[in-house]
Amino acid sequence: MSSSPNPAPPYASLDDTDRAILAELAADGRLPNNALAERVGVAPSTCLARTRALHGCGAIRGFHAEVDPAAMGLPLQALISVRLSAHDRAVVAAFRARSVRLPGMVAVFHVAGADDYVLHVRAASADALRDFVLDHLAVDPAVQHTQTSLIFEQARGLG
Amino acid sequence: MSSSPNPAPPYASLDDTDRAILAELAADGRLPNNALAERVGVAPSTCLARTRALHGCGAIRGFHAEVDPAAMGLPLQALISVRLSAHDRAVVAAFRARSVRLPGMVAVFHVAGADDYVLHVRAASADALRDFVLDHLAVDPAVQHTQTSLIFEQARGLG
DNA sequence: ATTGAAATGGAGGGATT
DNA sequence: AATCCCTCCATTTCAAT
Repeated sequence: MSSSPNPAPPYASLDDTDRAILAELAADGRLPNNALAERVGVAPSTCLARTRALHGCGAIRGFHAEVDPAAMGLPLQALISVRLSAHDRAVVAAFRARSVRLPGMVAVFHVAGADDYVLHVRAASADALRDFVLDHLAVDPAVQHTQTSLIFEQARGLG
Repeated sequence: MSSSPNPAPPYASLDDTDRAILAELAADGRLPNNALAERVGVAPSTCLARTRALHGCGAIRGFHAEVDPAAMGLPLQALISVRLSAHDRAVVAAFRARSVRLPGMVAVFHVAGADDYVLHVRAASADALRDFVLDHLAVDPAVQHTQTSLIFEQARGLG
């Protein structure tokens, strides 16, 4: 009923082996195919084929190193809640597209509730963070209100 | 002024090559050492030594596959703001330690402001999300208040 | 400390059962 | 889907600068 009529049944064909592969690779993205195959209990060639298929269908989006932000000269992190002034599809989509390209952007969450977006950003200093908000968000006519919360500490979950 | 007197000057010795390696591996965690060496402009052996050093000093925390949550049977994501009833070090540390082990936990942010924590979680369904909040947060005496915001959409940043 | 080359080991691909 | 085998390439070590 919209312009994108679900192209494919989303992951209906994934079995336990596939999910095990996803879990292992999420935990250790550099796990070699041989070791991965052993862990999930299939032959290496099968495992390779599965992993490729998971790439292809979009279940695996990519591989990334987890880097200590301080090591890149961006020791500060913040969560910025953003309330938009309008909520039509075009405004929301445009804001998302702009946001992901902003310098220091880690993740963009479109959320339900009073606020529309939560932005996870990194910055070199308190000044840089302030400038980020002023230069990229406060000036944006689509943005009605922002609230910045400094991140004291971040930890990765295990589940 | 506390019990941990900065063990090491944090990343003072990182040069442009190191930061380039971090940036490349953050963008593509499976980039082979050869290709990585070429991109940052050093010999493979040098690159390998650098990368290992970056492991060793904690600048690289690990490698992870980015998996579509829907593929793991956890199509719902939420940000849960948590306000604690007390703010002494022991309570806060204990809450963090417990949180990271909760099922479906993606990330735990300890933030400044009215709320103390923001939890990024995944769930199989709205019911499962409700149960998560009721069973793991609402019953926790350290938790005073929670607010759950469903994530409509998430995007990775590029900066 | 970095480099280049040489040796080791593992990954990738195909054919067969 | 799994096992074997073969080829190829990346990683690693080492000597030299």
